[in-house]
Formats: sequence, structure tokens, C-alpha cells
Amino acid sequence: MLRGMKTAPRTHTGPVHAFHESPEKLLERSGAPGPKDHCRSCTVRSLTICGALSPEDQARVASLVSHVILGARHEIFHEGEPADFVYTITSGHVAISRSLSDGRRQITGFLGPGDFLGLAVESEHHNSAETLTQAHICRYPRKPFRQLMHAIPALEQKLLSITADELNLAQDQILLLGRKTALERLASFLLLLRQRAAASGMPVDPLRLPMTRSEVADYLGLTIETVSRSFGKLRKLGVISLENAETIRVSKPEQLSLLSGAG
Amino acid sequence: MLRGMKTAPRTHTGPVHAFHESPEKLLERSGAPGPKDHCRSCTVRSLTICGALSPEDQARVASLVSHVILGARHEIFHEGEPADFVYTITSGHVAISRSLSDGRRQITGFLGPGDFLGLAVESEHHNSAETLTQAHICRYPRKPFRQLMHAIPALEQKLLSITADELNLAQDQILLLGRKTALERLASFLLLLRQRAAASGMPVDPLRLPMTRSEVADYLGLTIETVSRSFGKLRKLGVISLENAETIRVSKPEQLSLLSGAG
DNA sequence: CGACCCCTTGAGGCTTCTCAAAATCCGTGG
DNA sequence: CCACGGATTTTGAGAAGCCTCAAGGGGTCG
Repeated sequence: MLRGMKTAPRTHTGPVHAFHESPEKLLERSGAPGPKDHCRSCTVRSLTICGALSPEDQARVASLVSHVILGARHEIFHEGEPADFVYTITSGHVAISRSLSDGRRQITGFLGPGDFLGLAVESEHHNSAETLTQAHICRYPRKPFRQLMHAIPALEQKLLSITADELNLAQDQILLLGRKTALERLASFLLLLRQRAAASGMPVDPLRLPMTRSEVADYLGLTIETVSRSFGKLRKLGVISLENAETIRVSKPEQLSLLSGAG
Repeated sequence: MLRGMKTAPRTHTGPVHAFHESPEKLLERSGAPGPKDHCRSCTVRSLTICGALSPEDQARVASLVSHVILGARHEIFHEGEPADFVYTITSGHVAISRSLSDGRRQITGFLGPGDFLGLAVESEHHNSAETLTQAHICRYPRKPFRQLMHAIPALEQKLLSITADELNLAQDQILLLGRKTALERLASFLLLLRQRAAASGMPVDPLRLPMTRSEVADYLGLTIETVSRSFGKLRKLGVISLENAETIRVSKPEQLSLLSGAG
């Protein structure tokens, strides 16, 4: 009767407190064979790129940054929680979602390396964020971040531009959800993933989906069965071929574009 | 086969050039019995509120502002056009939409008095904007607006906050389109309208819809028939009563809230 | 009064959802 | 190396919600 009822996931309890532990412990706990200090300065780097921080500012930022490696399917924050931090993703993928009280879930966006998290938020999160894969995440307390933002015009401008981009993407998704068929939605989605992979230097030919069918369904406003059937149709049409469920070759990108319904 | 095909409206040819004429002429042309100078300074006022302009800045802004009264169903700008101006709405209502190449249309938002238009846009509009009712609109060239924005931090901050609000609304609409039933969508929509009317000091008890069923349908991702049937259901449930198609009494707001599916 | 537009209501069809079962993948352990 | 168990994906059959097509009301304007 109500769509998306069964697509609600069982997330592991959110180890947000893990931010308070040392990176070494976390690496150990999550079993990650990782670079120990690789992301020591990820937020600093991100902010520097955006706002050209002075050396003093860089030091100030660095002293407040926490970072952590989370396993797949861990909650970073939840709808309704106070939004005391902003985050950047150094590696891995994250889903942003919003839910109805009965459990129906809608994913409003997927984020990857280099993306910010929790920027356009006032005091309280309106969305939940959850890792799709193992992910390396940095966080920074919001208050000093706001101060820094106001002190550095270039940073504020960059933030506005990021938020405007997000709004544009959100409106694309509104068009997709309001007016596209299941097949068009999936085609649009695959094109978006290709585009993003290309933009971030990831391989495009065997396109790897970091999310499950359930998450694709919750993003496209469909059920897993319909998503799976739509993959099947694209395969039968010869537009794509599946090496396995999450590794996809797009043999005819132009066809995919035609099927996406976009102008 | 494809939803929303017949809901595409026939807009009158867009009199954007009307901005170049004198307000008096325009008032005459559109047959509006209006205050001749009522909005002479609307953009100046809006920007002043946002950014606390100096008297010199106010004069600079005032000299660049054009304003116009448009009749109902006139296009202000179209998807793909260069975005050379920003706008504010002084009176009346406007729909923002995005369309597929075959004509299916999705309305991404409704705007009213006091709202800005075309802020979070780079060089080219990704949406179309069209008046729902007669509307009084002011415009301001984008380039000096950007300069002003960068010169006045409070203005830039206000802009970021406006854009963040829009993003939040967009994500609510994503949840609505992706996971709510027709009845839940309409209930949510009526609650949103009530909320807005209350916030802007408009009457709430007989709630007046400035848009047609076709526009409601294009906003909710439905057809006019389904919208009409959903109104009928709400009426039969005793939650609302219709004085006429666009004048609605909400007799049981709590019931409406329950039916909206929201948490 | 008639034309037109918009809204409402009805009947039937199609896309997508629901429920169910089979197939595939993957890590684990014998 | 292969068998096993759990989770995910795929596929099938039937139902439900929404869409399409069509006709009928109610208001406004000439």
C-alpha cells in the first residue's frame, strides 16, 4: 500500500562517539588496513582550497578537527539531532536521507570524497547521514566554523556556490521523482553516476555502484523489485551489461541519454 | 503513458521587454487598477532589510531597479536563458518549474510577496518562472548585485540562509514526491500553504489558493484528475470544505496533519 | 444565452507495488 | 576445494494506485 516500506535499512548503532578516540584505535576497531595519518589534515585542506586560509587559521582549524574511519552502514548523524558539527568526506560514500514517521525513507543525495556534509543547516539536522561503504570522515565544530566563514569572504562565497549546486541537484531530483518513469529514473541515475565518476577521476567504463539496490530504490522513489526489473530492461535493450550487481558497463551512453527523458 | 503530459500550460508570450517601459504604461496595458508608485523602491527595501545598505548604496540600487506589473500566466524567464537579473516579488504569486523535452512539467516551488527569484543561479537559468496571478515584480541586474553582495557581508549571509531554506524545502518536496501517496501529498501541500499564509499575515481560515488544479498537479507530481479526487476525499472525510475550487476551509487541521504522513 | 475554461466524476487500462519464491553472490568453515 | 548459510538480487503472479480518456457540471465573459 505504501511505497518503500520494506526498504528501511537496519543501520548499526551510530558510533559518533568514535570521533573522540584516537585514529589508531579506530583503525583497529573497524579493521581497516589504512594509512594512519593520511587524512590528518583533510578538513584543513578542504577549507584551504575553498577559502585560502592563513597559516594561523590553518593551525586553528587543524587543532579542532576530529577524524574517523567508519565501516559501511554506520550512521553519522540523525534527523532531529542538534547540528554541532560540519563534516568532510575524504574517502568512501555517504547517503543523505529523510524519513516519514512510519519508516518510509527517501534518500535525497549521495556524497563522495571531497564533499561537505551538514553545511546548509541551522541548529538541527533535517536529514540523516549514513555511510554506504567504509568511509574516512573529518568533522569540525560548527561555531568556530561559522566564525571562520564570516571572517573569510572567499569561504562564504564558496559555501554559497556549493549550496546553490546542491539546490540545483535537488531540483533535478524533484523533476525525476515527479515526472519520470522507472526506466527514465534509472537511466538518469546511471548518467549522473557516470558524470560524477568522470569528474572525480574514477573509472567510468566499468562503473561501480557504491550502493545497494535498496539504496538506489530509496533514491529513485521506487522499490528494489522495480529497480531490478529496470536494470533488466536496460540489459535486454543492450544499453548496459552487468558484470555483477554493482559493476556496470554502459555500452551505449547515447541510448541511455535518450532513455533518460532529459532534454 | 507518461504522467503530466496534458498539464502543460499555454503561457502568453512573455512580456519581459515590458521591464523597459514606464510603470504607468504597464499599468495601463495590463489593466491594473494599481498604486502607481507603490513599489518604486521594493528591491531597495528588500536589500536594505537583508543587508543594511548605506544611503549611497540605496541610491545606487534604486537607479538600477526596473519594475513591472505582469498579468496572470506571463513568463518572467525561461529555462536556458541567460540569467542577467535577479528579481523580487512585491505582490502576486509565481511558479518556478523545470520541464522535460517532451513537455512534461514539474513545478519546483511557488513564490509570493517578499520572495527573491533567480538568486542561486550562475550564468544561465535552470528553471522557468511564470506568474500565477497578476504580480508586481522588480528586477535588478545581476552583475552589480554580485558586487553589492560581496561588498556587504550581511547580504551575503542572508543570501546563504535563503538558499539553505530553499534547499530544505526542496528536500521536503523530494520526500513528498518519492514516498507519499496522492492524499498525503495534497494534505502536506495544504498544510504548507496554511503555514505560509500565517507567516505572511494572510488569512488562514478561508485559505485561498492562487494556483489552478493543473499547477497543483504539476507541483505534486500528479494529474489534475487525481488532485481533484484527492480534494474530494478530504471533503468526504470532513477534513476540509470547499467554498469554491480555490477557497478552502480546513475544518480539522490536526486530521490534515495526520493524513499528511509527516512525522 | 452560448462559448469557453476549469473543475469534477466515471470507467477502464497500465505502471508500479506487494507478496512470494527462486537464483546468485560471498564469506566461512569443514 | 567444495559445501553451507545468510544476504542480496532477480523473477513471477496478482493487486492497487494512479493515469488516460471521456463526459458532465458550474462559473465567467462577451
